[in-house]
Amino acid sequence: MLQVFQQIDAQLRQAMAAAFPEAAAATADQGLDPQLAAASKPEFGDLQANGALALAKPLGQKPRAIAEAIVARLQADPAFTALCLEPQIAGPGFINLTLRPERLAAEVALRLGDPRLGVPLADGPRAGAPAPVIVDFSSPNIAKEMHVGHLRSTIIGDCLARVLEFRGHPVLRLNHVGDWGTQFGMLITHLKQVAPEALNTADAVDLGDLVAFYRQAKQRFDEDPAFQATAREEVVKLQGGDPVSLKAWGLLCEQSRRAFQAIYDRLAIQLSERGESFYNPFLAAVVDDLRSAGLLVVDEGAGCVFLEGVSGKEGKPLPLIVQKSDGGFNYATTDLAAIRYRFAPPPAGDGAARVIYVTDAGQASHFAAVFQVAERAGWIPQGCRVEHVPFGLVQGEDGKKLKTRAGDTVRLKDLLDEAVERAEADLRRRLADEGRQEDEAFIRHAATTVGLAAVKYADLSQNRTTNYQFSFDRMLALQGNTAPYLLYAVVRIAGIARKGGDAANTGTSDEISGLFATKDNPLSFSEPQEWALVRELLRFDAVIAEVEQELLPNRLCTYLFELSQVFNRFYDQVPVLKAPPQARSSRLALCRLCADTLKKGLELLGIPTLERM
RNA sequence: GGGGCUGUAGCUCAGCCGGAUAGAGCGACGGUUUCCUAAACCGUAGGUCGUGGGUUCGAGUCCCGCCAGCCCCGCCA
Repeated sequence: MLQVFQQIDAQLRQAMAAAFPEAAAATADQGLDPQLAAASKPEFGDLQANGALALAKPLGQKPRAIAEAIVARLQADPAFTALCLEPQIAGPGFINLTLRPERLAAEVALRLGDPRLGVPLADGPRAGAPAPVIVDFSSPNIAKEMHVGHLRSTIIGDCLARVLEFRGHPVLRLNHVGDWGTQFGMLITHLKQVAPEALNTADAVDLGDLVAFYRQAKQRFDEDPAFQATAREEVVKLQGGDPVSLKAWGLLCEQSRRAFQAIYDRLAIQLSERGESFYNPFLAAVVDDLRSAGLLVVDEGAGCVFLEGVSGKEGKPLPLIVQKSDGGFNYATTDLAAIRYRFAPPPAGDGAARVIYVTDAGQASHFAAVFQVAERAGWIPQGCRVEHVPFGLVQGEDGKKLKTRAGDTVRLKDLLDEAVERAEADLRRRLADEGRQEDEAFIRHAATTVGLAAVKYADLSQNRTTNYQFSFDRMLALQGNTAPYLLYAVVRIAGIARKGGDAANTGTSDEISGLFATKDNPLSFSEPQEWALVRELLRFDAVIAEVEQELLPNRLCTYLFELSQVFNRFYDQVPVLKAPPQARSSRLALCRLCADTLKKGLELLGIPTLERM
């Protein structure tokens, strides 16, 4: 309905300009803003224009009189009256608009069988190959297992990438794994002493042991200055390309990579690994560039760029350290090299138009600093965007950081296992209660789908920026704003299709549309529950556009939940298969579009659906 | 000390460019099944939107102060 919205917005602007030419001229090129928005309540119609209220003061007229003048112009516009019923002026001067029912039905017909469900492709670039959008997410560390801390970045990043792809952007999904830097110096130094075989033989120790070694190495690094010095030397060797260090490093990465991939496969997440090490060849050039740009200052032996507008203690500007006093580089250098590379035109870079970082909110000031330096260094081309998409911490139900009973970090694998186990236990209980018989393959498939969907949905449905309280009980709840509730709505529609709504099968857009409605026999709706569903279905394109702009997946979740609610009300109160023929085909059409919309929406969240559950 | 985020119903949370009587879900209480999966639907109760000012026709939303919680702040990422 975005298109209809834009048409009405233009008509309103025209009407306002005609009614108040002097005021419109005074706004220069923008014209008067009708402040068109979705109606805040169903009884106000479909859309409301609040612009008359804002004009009252500058025009020195009563807002209702202004609204009346605008409405008079609108009613004289045949293009407008073809779309809307007579506008109603309400309250202090709101203009309430109701779309003509036949227009709504026609919009539904347009979407039947349309694989894009009315969502337009993003505007193409002016010329040449479209510039990619980079989504940087997940980013676990080599030699560590993925844990609950990687959950949100992975799920949110994947969802945003899916939405951007659906809108037609070429998306580069990059896994900026921690495969470089001090941590490797620590680990390799430690392994040389305690498990040298791990450094030249693949899989000599298993991943769990490696994690333990890492922990020991970290502890020694913090406590033992001699070890610290050796570890730092090891980093320099590695970054300098020492073959022994490189070999060890390669083995460790390969082992971790396989473990990560198992998780990504399970969650159906596509991701290209391009770790920190990729940018190693560019680090020196980054510092050189900063030096020649006059941004580099050596302070206490470290290469720094002092930040503008950020002062630390005693009002002294805060530095971003890009070269350590031992000559080594750090993560800020790597992040700068990544920005420089990503925006640089091919073949020396990715030529990105927009770079999105999905990391926890704790890194906000780090990214602000890095972005500022990149900007001042001239690495972000005109018209390009670099954004940090922050998210809050995952907390336990006690409001503290999520831990296992033993107090350890929760491994992502264990978390997913538990969600699936709980979903399976739940399903088996239900089958027993209802006396249903299902084979093992069905049970396992349904439980896996529901369990993983619950984990993803619970995370995505929350506003990213706040901390997120993790609860298996809540996310697997069968009612409320949960994955099972949405999946069930899809299952209900699939049930209708199985029992006689055979028109809901595949076909081209025109064929499908023709099954439900023809010129002689258009879609027709009578019940309020049908109209509510129609209106909800037609919001999909606007919601997608909003998620693309705001990068807030919870907006899509809220929409899908509301759509499911409206559908369930419809399903409960309006018969479909037992309806008289004409109503039946229109209702089947609604079911079809509703299923397609829910499936597409869930797909964009990274959640597959079920036919039965 | 500086910076960021958060504060909305008993609990978990929505709330879009500032719009009409602040919304869900859970939990509580009460109803609904000869009918497409009741994993559903309908109803009731529940709010000084942390707090004090300001901006304006209008503020949960914007600005300033204060309080509380969490996070970040030179060679870890």
